[in-house]
Amino acid sequence: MAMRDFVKLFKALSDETRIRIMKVLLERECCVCEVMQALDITQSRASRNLGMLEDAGLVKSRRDGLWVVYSVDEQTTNSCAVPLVELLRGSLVNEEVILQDKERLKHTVRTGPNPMHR
Amino acid sequence: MAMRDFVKLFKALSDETRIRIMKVLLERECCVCEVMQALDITQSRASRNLGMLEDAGLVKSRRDGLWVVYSVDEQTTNSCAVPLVELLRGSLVNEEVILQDKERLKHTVRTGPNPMHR
DNA sequence: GCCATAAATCCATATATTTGAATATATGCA
DNA sequence: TGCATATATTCAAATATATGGATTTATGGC
Repeated sequence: MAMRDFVKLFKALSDETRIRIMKVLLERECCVCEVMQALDITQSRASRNLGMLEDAGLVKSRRDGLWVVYSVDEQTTNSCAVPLVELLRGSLVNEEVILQDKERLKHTVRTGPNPMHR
Repeated sequence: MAMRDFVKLFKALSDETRIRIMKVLLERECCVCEVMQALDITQSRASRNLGMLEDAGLVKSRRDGLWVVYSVDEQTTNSCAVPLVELLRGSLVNEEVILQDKERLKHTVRTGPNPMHR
């Protein structure tokens, strides 16, 4: 693994939003609109940060009809990613933000970016 | 461990200069002027980045006369740091920059920031 | 094809990070 | 005490990052 990818991997996890997303995806796979609901963030923010995590090899995605479903990539070719995901799994267990995100995650619905207008 | 420290830890390792410093310190402890010689960087750059690694709990320092000697903190209280150091130890083994730094490290001398003027 | 929906991308802006050069601080020695 | 050396810090500038809002792209149902 090259320096560039190594740096990219750590940059991906050096942002609170992306760590929160990872922790949510470690609970279960989510589409973009579920991530935005769980974290209470905008659609572009959710999409962009999910894209960065995917680019770093931490997350994978598949289409499911209208939705794009993201999940932690357990079979990533990025060997360094595996121990980092494990570290993340055991970390921040009692962190308030994370607990809130998990709570909101329970009540998310697979609807679009703006549930108010429906 | 709180979110803030967790982010700080990953930020510390999401920079090529600091990764190079860590790899050099995994070879042996170094004073600031040895780090600048090994990496071929300026004094303030070496000092600042060493400080950030120390602040993140990855590195510790002690004074030795005129010099301040930095080394990987194997007994860090920062529990997350341990697996990251281990990951780092096994990574980037054949990376060209790292090999060059190690080579220069062999020929460093414990002299000040500007050997030209002596 | 047309329309609605979900996600990705673009754009402008605010903020953070990294850096070299200069300066300040700390230590040891004569 | 005075001076030289090693490191830390300050400062200004360049670059990178993160974000919301608007727009574009992709998919599915009619």
